[in-house]
Amino acid sequence: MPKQTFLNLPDEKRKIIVDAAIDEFAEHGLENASTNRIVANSGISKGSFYQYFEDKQDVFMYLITVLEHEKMEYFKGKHPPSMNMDTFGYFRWMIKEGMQFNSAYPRLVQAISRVMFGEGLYYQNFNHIRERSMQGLRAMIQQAIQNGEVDPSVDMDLAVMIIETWSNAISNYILQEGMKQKDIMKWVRSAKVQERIDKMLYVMEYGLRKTESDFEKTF
Amino acid sequence: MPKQTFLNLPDEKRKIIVDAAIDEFAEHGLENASTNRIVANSGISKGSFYQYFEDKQDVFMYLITVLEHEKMEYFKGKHPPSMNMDTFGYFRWMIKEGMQFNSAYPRLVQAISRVMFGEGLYYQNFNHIRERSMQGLRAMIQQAIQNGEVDPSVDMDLAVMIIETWSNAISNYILQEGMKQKDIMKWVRSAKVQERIDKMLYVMEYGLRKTESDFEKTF
Amino acid sequence: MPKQTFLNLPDEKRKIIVDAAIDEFAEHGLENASTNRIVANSGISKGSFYQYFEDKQDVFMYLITVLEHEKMEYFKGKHPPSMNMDTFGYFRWMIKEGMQFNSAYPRLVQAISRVMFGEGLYYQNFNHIRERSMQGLRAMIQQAIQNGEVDPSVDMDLAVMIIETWSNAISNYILQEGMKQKDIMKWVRSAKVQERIDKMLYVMEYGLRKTESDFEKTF
Amino acid sequence: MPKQTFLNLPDEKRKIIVDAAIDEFAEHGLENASTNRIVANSGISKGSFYQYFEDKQDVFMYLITVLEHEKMEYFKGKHPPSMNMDTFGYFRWMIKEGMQFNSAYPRLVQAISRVMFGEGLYYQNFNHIRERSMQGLRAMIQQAIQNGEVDPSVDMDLAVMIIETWSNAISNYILQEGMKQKDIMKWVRSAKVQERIDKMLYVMEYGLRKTESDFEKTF
DNA sequence: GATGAATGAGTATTCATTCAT
DNA sequence: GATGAATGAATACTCATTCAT
Repeated sequence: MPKQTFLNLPDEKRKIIVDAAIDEFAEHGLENASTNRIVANSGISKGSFYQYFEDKQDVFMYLITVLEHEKMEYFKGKHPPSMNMDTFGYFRWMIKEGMQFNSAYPRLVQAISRVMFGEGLYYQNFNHIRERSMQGLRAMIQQAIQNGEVDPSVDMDLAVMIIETWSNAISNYILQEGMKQKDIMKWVRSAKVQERIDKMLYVMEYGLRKTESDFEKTF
Repeated sequence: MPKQTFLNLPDEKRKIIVDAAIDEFAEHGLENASTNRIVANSGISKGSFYQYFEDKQDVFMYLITVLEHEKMEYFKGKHPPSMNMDTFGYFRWMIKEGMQFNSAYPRLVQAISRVMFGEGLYYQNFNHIRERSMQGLRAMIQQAIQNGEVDPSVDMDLAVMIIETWSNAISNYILQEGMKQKDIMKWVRSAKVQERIDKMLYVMEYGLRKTESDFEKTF
Repeated sequence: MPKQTFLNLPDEKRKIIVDAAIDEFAEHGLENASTNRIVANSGISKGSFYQYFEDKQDVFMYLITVLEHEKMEYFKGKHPPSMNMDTFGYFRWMIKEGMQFNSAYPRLVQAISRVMFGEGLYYQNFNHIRERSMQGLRAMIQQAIQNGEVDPSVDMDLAVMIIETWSNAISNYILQEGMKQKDIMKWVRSAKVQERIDKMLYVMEYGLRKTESDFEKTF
Repeated sequence: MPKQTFLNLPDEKRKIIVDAAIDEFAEHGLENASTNRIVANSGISKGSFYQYFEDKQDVFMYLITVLEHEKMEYFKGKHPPSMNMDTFGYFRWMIKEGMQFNSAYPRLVQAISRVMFGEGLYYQNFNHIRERSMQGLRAMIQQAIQNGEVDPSVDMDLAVMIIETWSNAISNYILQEGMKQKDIMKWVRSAKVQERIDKMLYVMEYGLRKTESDFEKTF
């Protein structure tokens, strides 16, 4: 985690550094990111960089906390449109809001997913982060089971893996297409894109949802 | 593509070099792979490396052809168990055989998927390879539509993207878990794993398959 | 142009580096100069070199500015001996002073002319420098025409080319012979050498100068 | 000098190698020429190269003999147009023929002059070659003195240097401009170019020629 | 707390030459 | 006589990190 010196910095200066770092990781990943370029692009000195952060990875770790923080802020003000929504409905709502969040911070999201999926799988350091989000999913599925929406005999690990994979796939897909657009936020909100997200989610939902006869075969 | 010099090498020496390269790409990806380490680990000289290959990417390209070659060899002797199998059944068979292939060449597969998914998204050079496999999928879906297994109004691009993503997800998942096992080939063949693969595939299949009433909503 | 880092260096250290660079370019030209040798001979580290300069060519460009600066300093205190001197007389004076300057900085001059004539013809990068000096010559010839010293119908491009070539030839000749001497500055100042320079200049002067009858044939 | 093995080669093969070498030296000079590229472009093996030549410089030396040989062949069939021509007239004729020769072998001439002037001045190895051509000039001037065309008190070394420098300058100038033309041979033969060469030569001639009053000052 | 110069090991790639076949 | 694989030092340039000021 960044040192106190960094956290004491005026907001504006901190933002410049963070933006430079986001750009660097988005373009080059973690292993290939250059601290030289980060300091050059943010206008701070080499010495300051190492007074703010332990090392390159430390910066990246900080970006993760930034993402988590922004996401929390974003969702704080949001509430599912209807009270009596089943778990899948809730998940669908969440994913779609997530896509809108992503379109608000596309570079940051891009930077982090590039590293997490490209290099993270082979590094140990990010396991705890993945673990945290998986626990959230697990709780959601438990809830769905209690609601009778998902068969209690479901293979929990598998379901988590499926949902995680699928969410990421959708997120990646939307982000990649979205980066080609002029106004990504507007594009994501468009009916066409929302419909596409729906379709992708339905595929997973149909597969996971409790169905009378076929279910035994699946889970 | 590697130069003739390399192809003329005795099998054993070539294997040592290929193995060193596989290890390097598996551990570091393409951008971060070090030719220095490759030559050090394979015991050849710097000069020889560049007498064998055009450059770093050339080695990687060669690994891809190796993978493709091995896969072709592997599938040459294999035939679907039953003649009257629907498209999904065929796809299921193929994926499962694919998993067994992967378990026979886990490092090679790991090296290549690491690069293709980690960096490939951001590099142009691999587009044609992805394109080739996507055309295969497209043809398979066309077949399924002709067989009446999939609704003709399906959104083809979307379906291809779903199948591609899902196959890769399964492959990744199995590989990752499998690398933790003592005997990965045996593990993949075990009933427990095969059942898991089935379940994952069913999720997608249910989502994509033509169902009476729900289908309109999906595609 | 060199980075600030270099300009901030203590004079002595800067001189060591500059001298090493001069030697390198004088011995090997630009294309074949080795940054490795420059850093080795100046006792700085690889990293420092690139903290001082953009690249190899940057060092050379700096040497050019050094030469220009020194030349300006040298000529600042000098004035033509007589007020009523014709253009050729002025040019003769300038060349002779130039030779004395060259004998004060023989290695630097050698380094730069070696590159400019040896490689410059084939590289584009030095065109603007040559252009600058050629414009000076052009102005001087214009002056000579206005003074009635040179026929107005003269082929200007040709005249410029002749003077440029000739000046360089003299400069080269003197430098080459001079490098064999113990005390080059003293040697250049000697009556014998000054007389030789005069003779060389007269050849050109006679050729260019307006003469009654023969002129039509020439220009 | 090339080894006997090279000289035994069939003409055609030898020509291919020579052409590849000419290109290489013309583009890169001697120090930067790459034997690797020469063998690659001529289709011979690395081993053969070193069975034909001692080393890189040996190839270049051979090119010089090729140039000398071709020049001799070219001039063998040529004779000055008039018997009673003075030395300057003879020299003028020779230079103009030389320009035509150059335009017949522009790459070869370019390759050699690039090296001789760019690097040769600083290398020892080419001294004997320069020396040979200077002796020719010296003899020509002696002749001119005997003919009473040049004052006997002339400074011989100086005159040689002037003529050598000037010839090279003209040659360089013509070659450089000529390389930009479509048909260089035709261009050189054109009246416009011939006139320009004349003018350049006259400048030197006027300077050197014995003139009544001014001469004492010059030589 | 901020600076930025210093560093040497690192990068990918090319070199001229040798020598066993 | 021809071959071409092998080599290690060479090339220009970048790296993350330290540390004295």
